[in-house]
Amino acid sequence: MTHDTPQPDAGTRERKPGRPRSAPKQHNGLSTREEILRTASQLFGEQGYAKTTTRQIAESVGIKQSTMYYHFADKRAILASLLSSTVTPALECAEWLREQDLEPVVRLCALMAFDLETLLRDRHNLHVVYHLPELEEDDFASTRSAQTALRDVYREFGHAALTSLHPVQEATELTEDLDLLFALVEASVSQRHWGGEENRAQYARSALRGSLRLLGVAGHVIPNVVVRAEEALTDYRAAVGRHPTPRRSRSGTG
Amino acid sequence: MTHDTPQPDAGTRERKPGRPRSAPKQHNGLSTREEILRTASQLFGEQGYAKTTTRQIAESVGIKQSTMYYHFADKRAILASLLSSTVTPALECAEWLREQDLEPVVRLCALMAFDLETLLRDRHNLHVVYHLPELEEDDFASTRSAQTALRDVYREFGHAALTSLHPVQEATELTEDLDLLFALVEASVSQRHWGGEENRAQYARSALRGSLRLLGVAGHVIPNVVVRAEEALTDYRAAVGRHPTPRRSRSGTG
DNA sequence: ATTATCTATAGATCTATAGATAATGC
DNA sequence: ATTATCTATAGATCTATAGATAATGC
Repeated sequence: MTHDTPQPDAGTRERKPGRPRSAPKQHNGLSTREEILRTASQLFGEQGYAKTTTRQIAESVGIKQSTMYYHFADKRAILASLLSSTVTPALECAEWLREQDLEPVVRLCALMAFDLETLLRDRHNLHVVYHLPELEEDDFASTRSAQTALRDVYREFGHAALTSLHPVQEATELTEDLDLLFALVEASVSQRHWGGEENRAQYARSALRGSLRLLGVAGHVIPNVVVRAEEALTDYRAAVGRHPTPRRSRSGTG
Repeated sequence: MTHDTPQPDAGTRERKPGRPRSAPKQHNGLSTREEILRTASQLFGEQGYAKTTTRQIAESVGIKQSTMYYHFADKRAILASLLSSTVTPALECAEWLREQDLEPVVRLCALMAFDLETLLRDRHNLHVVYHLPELEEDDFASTRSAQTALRDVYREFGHAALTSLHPVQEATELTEDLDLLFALVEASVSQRHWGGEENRAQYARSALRGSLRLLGVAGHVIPNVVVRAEEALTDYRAAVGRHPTPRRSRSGTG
């Protein structure tokens, strides 16, 4: 082995135990497990779950195919892990929001904003996976029920918002179309078909505005609601201690 | 009607040439090619494209795996055929609508109604395929461009509708969120996660109403617009000679 | 000793092709 | 002769396991 290429980054940090990779690791602060998840997320999104092979994931990470099985029981365990990492945060955020003293519309709007951000963030196109049929199977029952729970929260928050905004009869009418909100958020998933990153952020804003309009919020009030929702989210992130992290460290996945 | 005869249906029709299937064919009026398409549509929708094997499709149809290659060059040719059969009709409908003397909102609404109906009809969950990553590849370039073309028609019709409904400034504002309409239609795809058939039809109605609300159509006018759109569609179907056909077989141009 | 990786491979697919076969129709 | 199917199979995967190996840490 030739040592003339200097180790890129690992200087400060002690080497960890374990046989070294044959392809020297780009030390990017991620554990191998996290690297696998990140890469798999991207590949599943780009190619679909079934079409993505364990070898592809491994090679992108820079390990051998079999090494993945040291970190995950099998291929679906990777998918399961990824999925729970998108839905669970939204549910946690929802719980927090529920306890805050917020106007119902703002609460709902904040949840949607959070959800959209999660979906459109760097876990690239994992969203596609959302639609993935393999989710029907039993292994993913927990993921699935979490997803259902989230939709129920949308309904609950949405219903509260409508009740607070409109007289009973009109609120009831609008309730029928409440699932459209969830649909708009989920549809963010498809946006990658239409363009690049910036396009998505724009979609997120559109979806928020549109959702509020669907709730019957008057046009001139909408910006205000959005702003207050963003404030609530800022509070949430402060409370949880997790910052938005616009684009911290790049991954050198080639 | 109750049949006590073992041969279900094939009595009246002359047998066609070709070696008979080992599993006797349920004579349902579909050509083998159509049977393959229908079955593949269902399986792709349920399991995804990559996960569905040619053997599964064949066995569901009642032929041997290799026989499929008599009807289609390869597996992706099946997918390509299915996709073009969902987008193409919508584009044709759009062309027809464009030439009609219709109020812009009605025209747009009619297109959406048609599209929703196609997506939610018996080609079960093919919609999932819509999101499928394999579509990125070159073989599907034509399908992809058709999809883009359809979205552009949405934008065009949507823009016309907004211009006809609102003063310039407001119309411009609403234009930004125009892609939400397409998103709502595409999201119909995900509805299968939430429930059965009836649920979907309800979603279609919701999506229509919601879209009109997003366009800034006053609530009390919405039912009227929907009705006129439906009328336009009825005219279209009469013109093309294709009826809604709740669950009939279509003319097979194999 | 423990951790994380590697090499090698069994076993299980799955796609697509080659060539035989059984009908109808001329 | 033509059509549509069948049988058989090559070749190309892909997942997951077994067991060796190279680091660190005690």
